[in-house]
Amino acid sequence: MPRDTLTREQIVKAAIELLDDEGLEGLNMRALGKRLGSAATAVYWHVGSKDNLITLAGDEVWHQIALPDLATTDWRTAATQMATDLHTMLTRHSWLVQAFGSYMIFGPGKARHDDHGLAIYEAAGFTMAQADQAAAIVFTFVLGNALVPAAAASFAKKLGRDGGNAEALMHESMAKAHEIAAQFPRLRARLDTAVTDYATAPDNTFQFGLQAILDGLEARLSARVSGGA
Amino acid sequence: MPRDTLTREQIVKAAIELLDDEGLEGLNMRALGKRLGSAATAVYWHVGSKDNLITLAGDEVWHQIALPDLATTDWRTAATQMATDLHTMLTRHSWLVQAFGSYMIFGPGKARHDDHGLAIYEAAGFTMAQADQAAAIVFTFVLGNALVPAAAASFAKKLGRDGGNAEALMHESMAKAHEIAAQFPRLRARLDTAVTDYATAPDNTFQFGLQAILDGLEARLSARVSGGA
DNA sequence: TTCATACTTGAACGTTGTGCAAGTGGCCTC
DNA sequence: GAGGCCACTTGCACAACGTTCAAGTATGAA
Repeated sequence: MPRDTLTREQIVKAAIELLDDEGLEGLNMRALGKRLGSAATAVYWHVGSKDNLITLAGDEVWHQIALPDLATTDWRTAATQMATDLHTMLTRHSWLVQAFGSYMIFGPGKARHDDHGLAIYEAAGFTMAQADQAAAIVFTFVLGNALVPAAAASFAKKLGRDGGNAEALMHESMAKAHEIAAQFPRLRARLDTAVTDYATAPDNTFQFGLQAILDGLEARLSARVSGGA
Repeated sequence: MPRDTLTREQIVKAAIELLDDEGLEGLNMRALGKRLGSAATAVYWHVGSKDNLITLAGDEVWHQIALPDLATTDWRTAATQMATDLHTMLTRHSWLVQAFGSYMIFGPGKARHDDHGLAIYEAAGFTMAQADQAAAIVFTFVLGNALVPAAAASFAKKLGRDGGNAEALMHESMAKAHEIAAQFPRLRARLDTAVTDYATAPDNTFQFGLQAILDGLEARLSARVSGGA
């Protein structure tokens, strides 16, 4: 067998593919080894541990997010674009939000992203401390928004792995949730409309919330900048 | 041995304690059995599976959140209070945010909480669809805000479990993160101030962001209510 | 040709969630 | 009070997982 069949980039790429296909709990070293055509243990020489591999995979995703050019884009548009890009990225790789809670995901990719986020709010005229807060608020909002669909996707995958019939199990879970919600007046009232609303425009709430947040930040921060206290 | 030594409530209570002490990855059925003074497998008769146990534990936490009285509290205060309560709860039980990404956590406790959330925004005069969006936006913001410290806590616990010397490992990780951040101008600039800022008032950003969001929601939603389109 | 180095491999260990058959004790019925 | 049913408990076992380790194997350098 020739040398250098396995590289770190190759492994990370395969890991991301596997994570996208099977979810966070579907990634295990033996499956990854099979996908790479090598022994499971060969991976360890290149990445050290599963934890580290996930950190690397997560950071690679952050690396792929485009950064808006602040010379040609006003800050509000840039902020919207960056938040939206991150949101779609986290939605596409739904394992990343989950991993964010259990692994320490911070590397060059995320640092690059964070840095540009700060740049946007500084370009808007905010002080460093204000930019810091603004970036943190928008980031956590995106994170939280991605967490709910990620949970749903993860749950659906789990059902698919356990028994054969994922559809039936999912239907059963939905029915149980429906039954619980029906005992509360406001939840019961929206049981019918919620599904169709979401189907019509899933990203509506995210965009609406994001703009509302930027509105609020703009008003509050500029008030502090110009006025006192 | 007497009958009924073990009850579902007892198990859930012990599980929450164990989760608070050891984190999400520290919860395993054998440790739980030991804490309860029974065999690990005895738990299965009462809760079915680990997944279900975590769902029950999570919902129990939601049950413990107080709901503001809308007859004596204006909506804005009520919204702030509920969001803040949820935030402190998620911070206290940091495993819950992580579990939220991997398990389907929805039961009577969360339903009760969700329902009251909708009530707040309907009391503010929003339509049902608007209240829906507002509640979702605030909820996801709280969720995202809790996720970052949860990740940090989980990471610290993991270091403590692996090797003996958690302090040294943590210091090493911080140094590595520091080194990466130093390569980006804005991150480098705030490396020194960030820690002291956070130490001074950790909840500042959360409260500030929450109020900014409520500002934005209020402005945007009331504009839609009174004006057109 | 020889050797060291970089990389790979399969066997193995400890931990985990969980199924299963065999218990065990309290309560009901006669 | 005797017997039996049933709720509940237990220990054993298995498969899947992350990871370690000693033993390989191919490749470039000498």
